[in-house]
Amino acid sequence: MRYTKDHKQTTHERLVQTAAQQFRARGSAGVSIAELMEDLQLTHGGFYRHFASKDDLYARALDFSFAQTASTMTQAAQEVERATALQAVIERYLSLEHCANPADGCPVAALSAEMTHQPERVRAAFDQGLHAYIERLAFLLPGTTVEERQRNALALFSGMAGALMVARAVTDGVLQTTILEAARALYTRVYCA
Amino acid sequence: MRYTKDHKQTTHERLVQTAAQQFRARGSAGVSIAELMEDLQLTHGGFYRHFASKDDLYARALDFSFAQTASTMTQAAQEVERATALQAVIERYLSLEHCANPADGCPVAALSAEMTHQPERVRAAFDQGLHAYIERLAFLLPGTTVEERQRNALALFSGMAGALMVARAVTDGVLQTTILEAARALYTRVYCA
DNA sequence: TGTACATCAGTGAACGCGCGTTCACTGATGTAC
DNA sequence: TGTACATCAGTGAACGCGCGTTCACTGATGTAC
Repeated sequence: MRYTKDHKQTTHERLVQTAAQQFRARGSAGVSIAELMEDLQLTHGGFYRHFASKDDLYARALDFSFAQTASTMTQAAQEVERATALQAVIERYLSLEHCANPADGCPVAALSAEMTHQPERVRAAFDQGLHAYIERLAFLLPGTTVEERQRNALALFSGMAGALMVARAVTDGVLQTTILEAARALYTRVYCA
Repeated sequence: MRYTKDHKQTTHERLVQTAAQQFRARGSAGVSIAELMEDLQLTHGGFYRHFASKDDLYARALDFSFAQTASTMTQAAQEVERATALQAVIERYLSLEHCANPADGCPVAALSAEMTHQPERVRAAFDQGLHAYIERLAFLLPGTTVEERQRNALALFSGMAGALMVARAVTDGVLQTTILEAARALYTRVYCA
């Protein structure tokens, strides 16, 4: 059957958003096309009217995830005064909420570990997404040049991603909180002095 | 055919060591029993004389990986004077060599991201391995109590794992070096003042 | 010391399963006249 | 305005493939007598 004018675009966007959640929650190997389509009340055959392959979808899902997380962090920064903006971002990033919801969280923490096993097309999307992510958030960091702020942003966000990832990995809730708090203390002390 | 007395133990150890390398290099989904056995010049059927399941092997491979990396880091600390021990460990951990060789490197950087998708048996091995790892390396960190040193070790090693993971994820060699250097500068400044 | 038997690490065919992808088909809507 | 046709998002059976796991079997060695 044929659908109204922008029906295809709507389906396309729903696919990217839902896939972006599933990839972050389960990793590439944990996402199946059939299951994804079923979640959108569709059958698996129609998938290829929207994407050339699973990798193609993964690449688009990475774009979405980076943009979504950058927006979330920018928003956290804007909700407070300028002087405490970075502190607010650190607290948001290393919050129990972010830890408990990888599906809507930072793709660096959730997916960068598996980039080494991905094909070129996916890795290119990650490279570009990370680059834009760091560029958008570097203004938060101290530094006298753009390059210095970006280097600081790389050190901070890779470090926070590591802490978030390890906190998610452990099964003991107490240890989880300890890791998040230790990292929060560290990065706040270093960058929000 | 039957083999000499300690033949089974030797095969068992070779399996754990080779699997530990392959899991760290490719992740759980990237390792196949048949391929692993072939690499040891064996056929896949014999695997189950040694392990109850692939997960069972994964758990043992995690044990091995944590112990191996803890030893590597301890050794790096012992090669220099006490005052510079932590600096040496940071430099070793964030070296281009460690970055280029995940197969022989830290399981936190390589595998903690996929722990959320693993069964209990595997996650328990990770929990225990991480705990022992942090206990063994906490002596390097500043702090007046054991707990404080362990919190510092958690913040440092999760942060370094994140930096190593992101450096491995990007395809641009220059950016890779930038990330490692920025993280090295950060953690050296904070903990080796 | 010599012989018969038990052991068990390793072999390789076979299993069921879920996966990504393909393809002939459907049928409501947009378009051309 | 009414009609015939083209379009194409979505359907669902089918494909080949690799996977983890099972199991009847092999045969060199250790052990019992």
